[in-house]
Amino acid sequence: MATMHDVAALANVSAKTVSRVFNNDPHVAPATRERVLKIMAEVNYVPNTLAQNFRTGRTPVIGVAVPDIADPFFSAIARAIEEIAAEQSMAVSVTSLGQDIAREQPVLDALLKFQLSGLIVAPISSDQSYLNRWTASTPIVFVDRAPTKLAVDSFVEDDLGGAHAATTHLIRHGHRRIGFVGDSPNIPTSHNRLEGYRRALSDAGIAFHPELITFGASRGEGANAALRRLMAQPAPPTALFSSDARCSMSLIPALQTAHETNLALVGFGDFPMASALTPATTVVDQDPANLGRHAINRILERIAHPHKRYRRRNILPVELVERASCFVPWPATDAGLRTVSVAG
Amino acid sequence: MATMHDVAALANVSAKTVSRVFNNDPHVAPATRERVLKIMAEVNYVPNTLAQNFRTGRTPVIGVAVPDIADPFFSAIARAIEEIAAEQSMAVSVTSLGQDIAREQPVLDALLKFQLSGLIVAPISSDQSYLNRWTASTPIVFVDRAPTKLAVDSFVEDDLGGAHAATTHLIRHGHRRIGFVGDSPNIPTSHNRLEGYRRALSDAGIAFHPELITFGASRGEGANAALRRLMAQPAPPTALFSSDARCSMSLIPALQTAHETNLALVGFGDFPMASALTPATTVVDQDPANLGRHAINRILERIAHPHKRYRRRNILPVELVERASCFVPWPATDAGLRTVSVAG
DNA sequence: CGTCTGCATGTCATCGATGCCATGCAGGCT
DNA sequence: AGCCTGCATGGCATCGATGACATGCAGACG
Repeated sequence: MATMHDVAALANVSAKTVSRVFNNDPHVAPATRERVLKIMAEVNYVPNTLAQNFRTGRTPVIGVAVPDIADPFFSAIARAIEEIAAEQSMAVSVTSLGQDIAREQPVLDALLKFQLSGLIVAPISSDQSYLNRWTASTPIVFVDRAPTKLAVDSFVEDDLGGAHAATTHLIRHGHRRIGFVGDSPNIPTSHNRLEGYRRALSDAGIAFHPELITFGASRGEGANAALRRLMAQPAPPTALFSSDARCSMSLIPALQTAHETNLALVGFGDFPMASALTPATTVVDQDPANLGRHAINRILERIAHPHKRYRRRNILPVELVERASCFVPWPATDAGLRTVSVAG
Repeated sequence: MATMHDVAALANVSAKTVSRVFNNDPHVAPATRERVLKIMAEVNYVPNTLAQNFRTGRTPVIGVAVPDIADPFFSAIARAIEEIAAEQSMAVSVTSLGQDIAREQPVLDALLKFQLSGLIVAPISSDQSYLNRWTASTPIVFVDRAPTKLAVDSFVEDDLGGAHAATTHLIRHGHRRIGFVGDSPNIPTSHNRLEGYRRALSDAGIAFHPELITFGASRGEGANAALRRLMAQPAPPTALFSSDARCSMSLIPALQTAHETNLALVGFGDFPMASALTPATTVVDQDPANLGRHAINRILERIAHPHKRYRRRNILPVELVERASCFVPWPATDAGLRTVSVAG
C-alpha cells in the first residue's frame, strides 16, 4: 500500500502537499495538483484508515451490541440502524452478547476501546455502571432494555402497557385462567411484562395465581416443560400469554406436539410466519425497526449537538395485532361448537 | 484516558518501562513493576487500541458482510462465526450489503481499509475482481455464493444437488408439472438451483416448460404475482419448488390468501416456524451455522498458516428434511380422498 | 584491579496523516 | 527602491505504543 510519502517522492513534493491535494486544500497550484493526482491514481493511493483513526482519536463506526443477532427481533433493529447509518456514511459493527451475563462487560469494553462514534446496546446484565467511564467520550443509547445504574438515553417499548393490553384482550375473550410463559424473570422486559399481566388481571378483578407463571420457555425443551407444568394442574389455564417472541416460537411447536389445540395464545413480539400459522398468532407488535431508527437518530443527534439536552428515557407504544390464536377456543357459551378461525 | 506517558511520569519511569510492565517483560525489577502496576490501577490505564492497531497495521476484527442481516439464513451464519471468533478473542463486525449491487464494492472496500484480520463475504454482485488488491494482505472467504473473477476460498452449499433432490422428491410424489419460484436468475445460487431443477426433470424424462419458471417472489407482492401467473395457465402446476427461504416465506402466505391448498411445496432453505405450519414445509436444509463455522475456521487457519495450501472451492452437502407440504395433494391414484398429514 | 557479563532502564525512531508555523517568492503599492 | 501582502510549499511535531539499540550499574572472575 502506497503512503503519502511514496506519492510525495514520486511527485517531487512534500507529503504535506499530497495531504493538501487529497483534502482539497485550495492553496495548491493547479499544475502541482494535477501532477499529484496523476501519481495518486497511478500508484492507487488509499489513505491509511488506521492512521487517520489514530490521529483523530475516533473511528467512524457505530457499534451495535444485542443479545443475539440471530433473533429476528434484534436483527430487525440492527438492520434499521444500518440503513440510516449508511446514509451518513457511517459503518456499523454488530455483535452478539450471548447468554453469559459475565461476557457483557468485556465485549462492550473491547468495542468501546475502538473509540467508536457511538454505541447502541440491548444489554443482558442488570448492572451497566461499568459504562460510566465511557459516557463522557462516546454517545451510548440503550434499546429494548433500559440501563441500570447508568444515565444514558434509552428507547424501550411499552412492556407494561403491551402486556396489559394482551392480557386484557384474552380476558375479554372470556378467559379467566391465563398462563404466563416467559424466559427469565431477571430480564427487565420480562419483569415489566409480568407486571403488566398482573395489573390486567387485577384490573379485571381476577386473582393472581403464581402457579400459572412459568419461565425458561425460550427454548424447545423449556417450552415443553413449562407447558407440561401448566397443563398438569387441577385447573389448567384456558389461554396463554407468551412474554416474548422466542418463547412464542418455542411454545407453538410445544403446543402442537402436546396436541393442546384448545388453548388461546397471545404473544409479546411479532415473529416470522406468525400470520401464516394455524391459527395465526395474535401478537403485540414491538416494531423493532422503529426502535432501531430512534436509537441511531439519537446517536447522530448527540454527535452533531453534544451539549443539547434530550429526554433520556423514551417509551415507544406497541400495537396489538389481532389474528386468530386469541379466538381459541371460543368463549364458554358455545365452546367446542365452532372451528378455528384463520385470519389471512 | 490516561496514556503510557502519564503512567510513566507518575511512576518516575520511562514510557518504555510501563510498556514492559504491561506486556509482562521479565526484565523489570519487582519493585518497579509493583509501583507501575499500582499507578496503572490508580489512573485506570487502558492501552489505546487505535495506537496499537496503527502500529501493528492490523485490527483484531473479522468482518462479515452478508446481503441482509435480518435474513435468518445469514444471521445464523453470522452467529456461528461470532461464536468461534469469540473463543479466539477476535471481534466480529457484521454488515449488510443490501439490495443495491453498486454498493457492494464501496462497503467492502471501506471495511477492508480497516486492515481487518479477515473478511467473510456472501456477495450480491457478480464481479468481485476489485477485491484482488486485498487478497495478498487479508484472508478473504466467501460463503453461500462463490466469488467471480477472484481466486479466494469459498464454502457454498450444494445448490445443484439440493435442487435436484428436492425436485426429484416432488416427482416421486407423482408430480409432473412443478413450478419454480425464485428470486432473481442473476444470483448464482438461484441459477444453480434452477439448473438442478432442470436436470431433475430431465433425468425423470419430463419436459422443461419455461412458463413454469417465475422470479421476483422474494417479497409479498412478487410472490402473489408469481403464483397468479403460474395458476392462470391452462395446465397449472400441481407442485412448487421454492428456490430460497425468503421466497418460501413470501409464497406460503400467498398460497393461503389464494386458497391454493392443493399445491405441494418443497423449499430450498429452512426457515423459522417451517415445521409448525400447516402443512409443515418440506425443505432442503442448508445448515447455515455449519457454513459459518467452516468460513471462520478457514480464516483462522489462513492467519495461523499463511503459506499453507487449501482447497479453494468447497461444496457442503445439504439435507432434505421431509415434513408434510410435499404430500399435498396425494398422488393421482387417490387424490382428494385423504386429508393433509401434519408432521410434528 | 580491571574487565566482562547480565540485567534494569532509558532514548530514539517509527507507523501515516495532518495541524501549526516557517519560508520564500512574486506582484503591487507608496 | 523598499516594503508589504498573498499564496505555494515545506519542515517539524504530534497522536500512543513499542522495537532496536544504548547506557549504566553491580557483581563475578582471572
